[in-house]
Amino acid sequence: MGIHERKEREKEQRREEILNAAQAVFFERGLQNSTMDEIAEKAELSKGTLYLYYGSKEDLYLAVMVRGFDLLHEMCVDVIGSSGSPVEAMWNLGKSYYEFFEKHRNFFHMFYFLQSPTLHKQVSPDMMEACNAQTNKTWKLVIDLFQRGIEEGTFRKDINPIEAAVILWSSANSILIRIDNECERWKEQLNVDLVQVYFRSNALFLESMMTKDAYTSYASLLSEVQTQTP
Amino acid sequence: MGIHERKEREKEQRREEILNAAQAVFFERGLQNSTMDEIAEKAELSKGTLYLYYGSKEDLYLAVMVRGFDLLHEMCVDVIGSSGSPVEAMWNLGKSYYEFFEKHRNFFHMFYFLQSPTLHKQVSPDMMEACNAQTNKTWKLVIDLFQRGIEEGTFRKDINPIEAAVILWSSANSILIRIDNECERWKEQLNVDLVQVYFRSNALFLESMMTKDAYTSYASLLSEVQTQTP
Amino acid sequence: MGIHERKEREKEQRREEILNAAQAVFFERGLQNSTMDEIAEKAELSKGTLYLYYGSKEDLYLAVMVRGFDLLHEMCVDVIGSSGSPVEAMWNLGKSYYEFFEKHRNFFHMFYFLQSPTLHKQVSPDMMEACNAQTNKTWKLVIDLFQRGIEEGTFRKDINPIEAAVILWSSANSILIRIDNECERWKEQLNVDLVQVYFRSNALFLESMMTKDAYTSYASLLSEVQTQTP
Amino acid sequence: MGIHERKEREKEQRREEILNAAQAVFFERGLQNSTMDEIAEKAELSKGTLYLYYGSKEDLYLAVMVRGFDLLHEMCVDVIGSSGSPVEAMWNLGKSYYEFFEKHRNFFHMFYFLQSPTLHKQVSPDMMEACNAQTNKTWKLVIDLFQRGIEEGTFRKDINPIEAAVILWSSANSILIRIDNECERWKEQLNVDLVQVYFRSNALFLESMMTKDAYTSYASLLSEVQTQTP
DNA sequence: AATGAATGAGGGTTCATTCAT
DNA sequence: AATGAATGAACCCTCATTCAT
Repeated sequence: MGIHERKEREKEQRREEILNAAQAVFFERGLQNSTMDEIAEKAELSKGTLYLYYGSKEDLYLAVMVRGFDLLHEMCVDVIGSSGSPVEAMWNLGKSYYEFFEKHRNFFHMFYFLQSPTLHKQVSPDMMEACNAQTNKTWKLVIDLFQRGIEEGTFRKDINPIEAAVILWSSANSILIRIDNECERWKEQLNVDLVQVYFRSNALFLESMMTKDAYTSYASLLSEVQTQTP
Repeated sequence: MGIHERKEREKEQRREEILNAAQAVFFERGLQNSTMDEIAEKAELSKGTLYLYYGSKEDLYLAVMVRGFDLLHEMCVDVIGSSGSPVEAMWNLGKSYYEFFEKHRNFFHMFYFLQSPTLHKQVSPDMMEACNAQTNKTWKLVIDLFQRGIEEGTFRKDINPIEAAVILWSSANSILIRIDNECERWKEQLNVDLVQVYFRSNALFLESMMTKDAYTSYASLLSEVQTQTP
Repeated sequence: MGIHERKEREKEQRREEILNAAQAVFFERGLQNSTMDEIAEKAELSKGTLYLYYGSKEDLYLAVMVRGFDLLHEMCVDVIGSSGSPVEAMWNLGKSYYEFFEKHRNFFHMFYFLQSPTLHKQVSPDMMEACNAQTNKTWKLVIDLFQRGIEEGTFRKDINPIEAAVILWSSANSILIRIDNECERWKEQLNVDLVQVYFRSNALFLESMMTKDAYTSYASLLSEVQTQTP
Repeated sequence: MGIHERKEREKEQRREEILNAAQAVFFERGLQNSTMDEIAEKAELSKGTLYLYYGSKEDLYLAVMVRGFDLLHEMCVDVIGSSGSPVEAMWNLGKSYYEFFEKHRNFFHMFYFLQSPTLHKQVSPDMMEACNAQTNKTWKLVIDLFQRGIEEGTFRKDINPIEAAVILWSSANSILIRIDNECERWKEQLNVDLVQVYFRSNALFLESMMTKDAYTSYASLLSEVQTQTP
């Protein structure tokens, strides 16, 4: 009986349509200024139907965010898959994350949400769980990469791969946020190009993680960052 | 005429009273859940009066935040003043920032506000300017410290002090945010102590910015971080 | 053809299942706070099916109420059947009605519904008719009892049995409602036990209905109420 | 300084205006079907202003109801004041209550509200208190009347004035409710005039509470009820 | 007969802000 | 300068009912 399957498929499709509409609205207005009315209108559905598929506005927001994390995860998988070594992969991850930031700035903005302690409460535990599961997957990717590098001898044996991942990712993220908000200001007032700082920071960090041997052979790679200097 | 001066003084005092009330309310409820009604009540003033002194709720929020930045700045001045060398000062800054984070968590939470792009629009340019001025002062402190270190030969000559400040501060900040939100989760799921990561991250970046000579002589200082390992 | 009969039987059974679910939900939440969703879930049926059997939520509510009236009717039949004389039966009816009130408080609450003029409109005429038919049956029981008493000479010849029934039942009902809502308040503020008032009221009324002869012989019965005085 | 007083007066006036509007809407639609929008519109005020004066729709409803109780109370005071003796006054109270029922049917309908257990929760304790205070005052009037009658020897010494008040008032009320809802039905199906029943019921209860002496002298008064028979 | 997805019209309440006094 | 009454625009979510399948 394909009837049940078709129903399922249609339902899933409906979920996607709602998500598309929500994404468009959230991108344009942000969480607070978006209304369920507008999302419903964009989805060409009634407001009530929205609540048939998602428990609250916040849940819907998180569902869109998960899409962003999916995208990010895919990107990470691709980058790691097409990179030769852990160090190279790590460096490329930094580059790709910047591309993600530029290309999917809206998703990047949504990620802020997870930092706002006030809003955590309004989200259903299930959705929160789904979101965490997704980010965990990506964290694991990076952590495993560090682990592999350590085993292969390109990263120092005395580093903890989880800690390294946290430090790398956090510092990268933090600088991107600054770029997002204050890029102009730093350029004008202090003549500093934050984008360059982003890459320098990544390079600096990677260098300090690497063993001496690895450092020698990958010097050329990391010197990329220098060539970006005007 | 002392009359005008007295008026001025009273006015300033009134501004402070309002700020005290606003701070108490914002600390307890966050920006969204705070109401001008509650602030007015706590200030024992009418709601209308609030608007004579501050243009909007967001402005008021920013004004409180500036207090936090003041506090942070003072702390930085103290730390730098009482530290022997740039490297030592830098390390102590990291420690003090953590203390600030623990002691003034409410102010730290407010700082999130500056990262939310949506809300930037709701703030008056004047207040934003005042806020930036305050943070600039603190940035300058750190930048100058790097500059001094470079001149003294403890920091590498090839680093840009501004960039170094951005990298160090951003990564520190980012990890503290993670501690704030996800400390338990990382502990339970991956057995990682994010507080330790915070200090390791600071140490790591400092090390990689130091000259070899400095590294040797300050090794003992940075090894503090190791002693925290259980 | 047993087929048609079986279908009929199944249909009736389904109606009962729905009624069971509705009763449980209405008892727990009252009319307003009950939702067809919850009833459908409890009945393990779809919401649409509910509407195949009952025209509206209010109709369903009335159908449950009819069950309560059934119960009440049965009780009346039993009491009258097991009582010796009209006066005794009348007195016992009062006692049993109080028991019903205590034991089936939820049904008693539902009966309020019939008093709310606003809600009358939302009920289908058919269901209203069914409900009235049920209450009429019980009314007839009481009226006939009065009639019998008059014929037997225990109740005064100059009373109208219908009027007597209305007065007795209404006053009893009204005091029970007061017990339901304000029992504590009367106890605390005026030290009056409304339950006692209920029985006194019944006794008072019956006395005034009886002929002198009957009054003499039944004095002992009605004096029950006095023994409840502390 | 009359300025403050004038403000107070205007505020009180505003409360009245809101009450007028609310009364009109509640009378027309009942509690559930009335909307704050409509009340605001009728009051020519913004919806927000309504909430400046009354905490909720239910509070507003209760405030209107208190007006009804006021009216009823006044009526009772008048009737008692202009009646010769407690028995006469009691009888006249019954007559006046019927007039109230006819003239202020809408208020009478509102009184149902107090019987609905579900809705009690939605009302602010203050307003509930005000409402109870008002009804208590009226109860006291009736209770005192019985007390006086007992002292004067027209009511039996063995009756409790409070109980008597409850019995009389409750039964009267209950029959009026029946008149409100089912007057036609009883007329058509059983040829019973419920209005007559109402007066007979009052007469009956009064008689049974009177002393023999009083009964003799007031026979003519109570025989009024007979003259109403067609 | 049964489903259950879709509807869509609300509806009470909140609050930042204004402005006459 | 200070008040505080008034505003009014928003907004999320509910739920009885319908109807195509």
